[in-house]
Amino acid sequence: MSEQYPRPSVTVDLVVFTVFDSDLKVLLIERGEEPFAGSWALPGGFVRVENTPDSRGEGLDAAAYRELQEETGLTPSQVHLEQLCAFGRPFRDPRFRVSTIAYPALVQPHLALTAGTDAADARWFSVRQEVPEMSLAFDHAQILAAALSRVQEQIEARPIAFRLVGPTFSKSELRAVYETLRGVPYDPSNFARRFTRWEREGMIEKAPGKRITGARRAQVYRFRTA
Amino acid sequence: MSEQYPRPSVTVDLVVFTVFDSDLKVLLIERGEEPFAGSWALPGGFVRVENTPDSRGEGLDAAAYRELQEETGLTPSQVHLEQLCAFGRPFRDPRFRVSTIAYPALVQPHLALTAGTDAADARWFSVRQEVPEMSLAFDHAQILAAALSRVQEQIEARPIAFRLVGPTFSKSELRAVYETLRGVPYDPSNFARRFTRWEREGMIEKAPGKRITGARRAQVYRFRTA
DNA sequence: CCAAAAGTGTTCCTAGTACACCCATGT
DNA sequence: ACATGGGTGTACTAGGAACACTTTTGG
Repeated sequence: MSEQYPRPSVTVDLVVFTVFDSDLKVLLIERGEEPFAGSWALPGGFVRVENTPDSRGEGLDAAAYRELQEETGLTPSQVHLEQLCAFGRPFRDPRFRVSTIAYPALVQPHLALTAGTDAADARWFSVRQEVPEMSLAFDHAQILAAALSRVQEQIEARPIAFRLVGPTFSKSELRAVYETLRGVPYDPSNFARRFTRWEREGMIEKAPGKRITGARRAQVYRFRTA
Repeated sequence: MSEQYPRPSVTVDLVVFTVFDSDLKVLLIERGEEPFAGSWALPGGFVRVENTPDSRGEGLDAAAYRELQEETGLTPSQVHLEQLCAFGRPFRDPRFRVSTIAYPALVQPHLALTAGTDAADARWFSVRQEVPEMSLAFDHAQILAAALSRVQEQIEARPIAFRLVGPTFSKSELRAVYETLRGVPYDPSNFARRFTRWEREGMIEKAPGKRITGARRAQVYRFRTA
């Protein structure tokens, strides 16, 4: 019967992005065990499976949120996870057959600073400066690349940028996020027009206070939760 | 060790769409065994996994193509598969823990007619007329809905419509595909402008022959493979 | 006064939308 | 002749790209 077929292990891997120091960062964990001991890898782990009559273990999303919390301390209310896709090359893990489900995530910079220091073996790496020089464990370089593409597409199509800025932000701060994530410059004027439209549409509203960045004070805004 | 954790079974499920009779169809298979014996389900099956030193079985994409061929006779050169995402609710299969990877696919109508009749228990169903009245096996209704959304997004963003028409087609035939897939009418004039742009950009070229649909003969086109 | 950053205005172009209209053909 | 479907033209609008310009502030 089908129950008797050999089964693959299934893991979830998190591609946790943030932006600080005007730079796109991804959270990596130094592996302590073989395989790839000493290499850096995406945070993640095995999906808990049971096959008892009353429990089957956790769903995929639940596993992703659990791993996120275990490895970064970030809670589901702080970070939104959305599945990217599955990776299942037979030899992607040298030990045995492991398929993994990738979950890109965006965390706000003020949460990121604590997240990266929670675990001693976790660190933020510059996606463009550092990661290309590294040799990530497993096929994690490929997963990271796929996750980045997905997020780059989505930020133009859906209001997800607010997950990469603090509670309030100026026009230029939000623009900087777009520029950092996409890796291309945005015309300040044209970005301001989009920004104004978002405000007109009720996605963004003025927040009290001004941002003092050096010269002229910038108006501060926040996203509307409603 | 991690190798000893209970593992989920992993399957691939295919959401094979086509368009004929001006109607969007999906291929379903009547289940012969429990669970859901007698119900209709998406074609699919277990990913073959081995854990011998020299073989690990097949990759996810390979499994999807194999199932496609087994259940419809369609070959990888005829149909393009692209992974959607994984579904892994713990109790989505009443027997035991099964996670599945969904693969939407588009097949050209002239290939669809043979595919649906290859297996006695396979049939094309109208996505909008018939499927909503049916109770699909497992969470296949949800998978189908997700696949449809994905394809509807993609057809506006990428040139994938040619996978739903025959080797040659008229403007209105292609427009009918868009209308059928999206479920909304397209202005013939505006669609013609997009069509002309595609021709200018080299995506489409004139093909010899005319289509005789009743009144005036329509120019016939084909997609450029280059 | 000048540099730097915030913010405004203008022009051009592409593409989507709505709608009016002409053309060729079989019945 | 006329209904039918193929095909063309026009006016309007939203929004992206490029770029010049003004305003506010600190040094």
